[in-house]
Amino acid sequence: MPNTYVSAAEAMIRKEGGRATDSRVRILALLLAEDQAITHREIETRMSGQQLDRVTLYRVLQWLADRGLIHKISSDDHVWRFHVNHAAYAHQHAHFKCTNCAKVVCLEDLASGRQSERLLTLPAGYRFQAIELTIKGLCAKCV
Amino acid sequence: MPNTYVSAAEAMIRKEGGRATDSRVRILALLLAEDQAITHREIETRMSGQQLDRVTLYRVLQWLADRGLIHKISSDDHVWRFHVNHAAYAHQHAHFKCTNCAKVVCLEDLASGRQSERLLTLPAGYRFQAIELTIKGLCAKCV
DNA sequence: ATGATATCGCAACACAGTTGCATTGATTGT
DNA sequence: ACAATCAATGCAACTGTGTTGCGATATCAT
Ligand SMILES: [Mn+2]
Ligand SMILES: [Mn+2]
Ligand SMILES: [Zn+2]
Ligand SMILES: [Zn+2]
Repeated sequence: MPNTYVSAAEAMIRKEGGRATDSRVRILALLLAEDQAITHREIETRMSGQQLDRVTLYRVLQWLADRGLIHKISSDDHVWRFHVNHAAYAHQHAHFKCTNCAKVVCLEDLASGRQSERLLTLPAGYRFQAIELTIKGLCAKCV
Repeated sequence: MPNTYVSAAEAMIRKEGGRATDSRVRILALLLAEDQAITHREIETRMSGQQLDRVTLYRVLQWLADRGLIHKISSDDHVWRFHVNHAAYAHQHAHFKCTNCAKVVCLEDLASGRQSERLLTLPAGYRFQAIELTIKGLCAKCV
């Protein structure tokens, strides 16, 4: 874990007014270094060796998500995946999931989402709030 | 449960070459009578009183889904919902989920999906297979 | 350094979904 | 109508993700 990720993580956490604990810093640094969205289990594995309870990991992830430093991604395998909120993902965006290796990546800005909102007609009396769009397919390694 | 749903269910099951057991017929009849997508738990509750093991319910639902008589819908609460495959839902279609009461309904044909496929650009080397689109908002009762 | 309290670690729990296996029952052939 | 077949069921045990309560620990302001 390069030092720049660690100090960036610590800065982000302090900016939110939270305590910069070892767990928080290390978890966020790991996520900053990751280009794809990963599961609680995957983070736990990458952290093995270091002292870190699984409940703490759940709580840290929720804390980071509540403050908008990361976002949670739902999936059809019913496991949450987590990814840092880069500037490009500040707004609603679509996700891609590989049907072979389960890799999940964020797709930049959801221009199509806005269009879908107009094209899809909701039943009468329904109110639109948000759109969730996942593309399924094969990633470059699995094609 | 009106008799027409029961006989329709039995006919659908026999057409697939499966045994028309009480469980299958009653579960499919219940789904035919339902306009929204419901969970395993909700089906179990509506069936209480009648003899039906929860594992059997899981297996019947999977059997019906494998044969295309119903479809499974994934959701951010990580619980599957099930809905009969009416003609209008034969193709890919979007879903609506109420953020207040968790009601899930199918939205007819995904014209916008085809458009989204074109508008969203996948990373180089990725192959498109399918699109999953969920609109979140408030249903008519929760507005 | 010290105290207040946010955070952590542990144990127990909740709940959706799965698997193995013995028993039951729907269908088929006589 | 009856028996044979084997698909489907019921039950018990299990898996995996995620949650809750609470006493112990560590961070940070003073
Ligand atoms: Mn994302
Ligand atoms: Mn549907
Ligand atoms: Zn892949
Ligand atoms: Zn509602």
